[in-house]
Amino acid sequence: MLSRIPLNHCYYRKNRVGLHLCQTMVNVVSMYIENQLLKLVKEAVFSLYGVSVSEGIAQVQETRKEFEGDLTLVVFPLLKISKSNPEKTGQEIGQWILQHCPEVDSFNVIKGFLNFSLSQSYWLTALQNLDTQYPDTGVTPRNFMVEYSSPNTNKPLHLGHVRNNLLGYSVSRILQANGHKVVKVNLVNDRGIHICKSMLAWQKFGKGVTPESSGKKGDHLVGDFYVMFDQIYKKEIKQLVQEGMSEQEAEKNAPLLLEAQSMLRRWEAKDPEIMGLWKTMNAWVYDGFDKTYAAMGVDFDKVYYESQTYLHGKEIVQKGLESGVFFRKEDGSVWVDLTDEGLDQKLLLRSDGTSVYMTQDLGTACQRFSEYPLDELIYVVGNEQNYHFQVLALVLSKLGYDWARFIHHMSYGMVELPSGKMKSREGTVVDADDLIEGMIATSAEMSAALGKLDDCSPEEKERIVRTIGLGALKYFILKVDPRKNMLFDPQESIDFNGNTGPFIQYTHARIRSVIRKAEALGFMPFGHFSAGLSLSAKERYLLRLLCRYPSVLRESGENLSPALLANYLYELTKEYNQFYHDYPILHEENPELRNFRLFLSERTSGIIRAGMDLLGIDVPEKM
RNA sequence: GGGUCCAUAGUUCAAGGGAUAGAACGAAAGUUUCCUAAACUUUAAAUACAGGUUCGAGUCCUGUUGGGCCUACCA
Repeated sequence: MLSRIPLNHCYYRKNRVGLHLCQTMVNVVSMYIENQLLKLVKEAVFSLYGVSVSEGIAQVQETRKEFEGDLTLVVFPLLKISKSNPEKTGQEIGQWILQHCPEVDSFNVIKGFLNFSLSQSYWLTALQNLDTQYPDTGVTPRNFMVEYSSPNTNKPLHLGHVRNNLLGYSVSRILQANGHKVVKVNLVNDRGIHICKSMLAWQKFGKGVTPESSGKKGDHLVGDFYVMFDQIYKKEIKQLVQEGMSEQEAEKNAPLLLEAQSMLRRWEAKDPEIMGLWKTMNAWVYDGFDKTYAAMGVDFDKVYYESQTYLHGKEIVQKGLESGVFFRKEDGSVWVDLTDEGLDQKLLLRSDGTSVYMTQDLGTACQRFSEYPLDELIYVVGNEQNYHFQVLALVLSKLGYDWARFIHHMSYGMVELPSGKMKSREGTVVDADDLIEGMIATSAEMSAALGKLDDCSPEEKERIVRTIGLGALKYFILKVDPRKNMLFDPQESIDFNGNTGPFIQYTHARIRSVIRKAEALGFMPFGHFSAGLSLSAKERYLLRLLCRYPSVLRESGENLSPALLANYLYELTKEYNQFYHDYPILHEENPELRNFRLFLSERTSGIIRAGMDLLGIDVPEKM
């Protein structure tokens, strides 16, 4: 089975993502001020014009930064009801709401936009009550399983896997922060002809080399033999073609391939020698993977191995045959006919009775739903396998499993290189370990050049440098909409300035530094400030932005998009930096104002830390 | 060929049918007696093309052009 990592390009199913997840927000309407306001708008319209507003006509959104106000009602759609012009309608509704909603302080109408300003005490209270660890997102808790990573055991992880792992891990964390239960699982593709290829090459040409004897990481060592197999295989084909064989014939009859196929049969027959080799080499790979996973900071609650689950699928196929959902062709192969659903016929079992990719996925899905009470099973798998998952869900529902509708393919785009596709065999892959090492090295260079960590111990320095390097890499990948393809140029190293992980980390470190100083000065915990304190526009906006965290988290979960969270954190950070630059905190002489600014700063650092944590990114205390 | 997705500054990314399309990098110019200059400020620069729907379109529909992916008794 191929690893579930895209090597190739793009695909994007708009109506898939978030489809199942949306219904949860309906019953929390009253929790959010936006929804409260929307409800009042409906009442206002009914009271003023005697018409009830149908669903989706009225919309309340955040007021754009350049206008005065916090929430905005778009008046245009209501003009048919008010039978009046936008300005007048806005005034009338605004007036009504002002009188009926205590949180609304004032309003203004610009063109067709009715902007409400909420009271400062509303925002202050909201921020005070905001729980950064477990914010109230108002979603109904459910049970999720998230499958991600899903590597082959014949070669090391590459950049495509990095995106997969970071997305899978982060999405799991975001769902957890929304209050859901999440089981993180990995499906290891540890059997099949591709595994035999590296085994065979090692057996024939390896001369007993081990990770210990070579000093190589196990997954890389095994990967080298996979590449070696391919090189020799190609030579053999060339040779055969020169001897007059057609290319297609040669591909099928190259001695090395025949040997690999023979090895696969011996594996399926549980030949002790082959099983021993298989176990040994897989153990090397797992050892290597564990190191890479640890470096990336991802983990799993449960690991499935295809070698243990592929047989379940055969039973499912058998059942489907008996119930007449599947059919057998003369040659003995088993198929399902999906032409009524607009798809093709799909093979489920080969004529020799061995299973294919789909077979094991059927079995694994059944196993999972019988093991866990799942409300949703999310497969984090590249968009190149979209058709596969469409078929999977369809076949399962044809088999009568009503949980088939809980299967959700989180289809993400590939990582492209400037040269185009990554191809393992052509050596154009970006290796995960190299990439991580490289990022940490760059981070170390930059720290040294800036001289920021000169007074740290070597251990501390190393830890911080590592945190920053990984932060740059992870943020670089996660800030992009998962559904879209993204480009990675190995020539131009990932930035450490601008919209980057280190930028956010730096802001956190700076705030922590201020807080430490405030503690030393006896300002912490910050004391009283009055709700009527006169705030600048910048401070007010920052306050509002901080309060948005729970709803960003909710959207991020509903859309399965860490990018929404990442971009919010960047915006927050940018705003804070402007505030930090323009206003004194510790040097502010008015103690109430100083307290407020410490409060803002402390909350900002808390949200940055919590949000980055959900992206799997650490934030340092200093850098 | 069929199915499907994509196209936004020089480049990499944003923008739940809503206001003047935001950032970052790169380019040009500035800010340090002051809480970390990995920061902040300023300037130039974009919705592939043609229609349509709408009070309103980068966003929805149709077509054109250019690209990706799928379309295996591979996984």
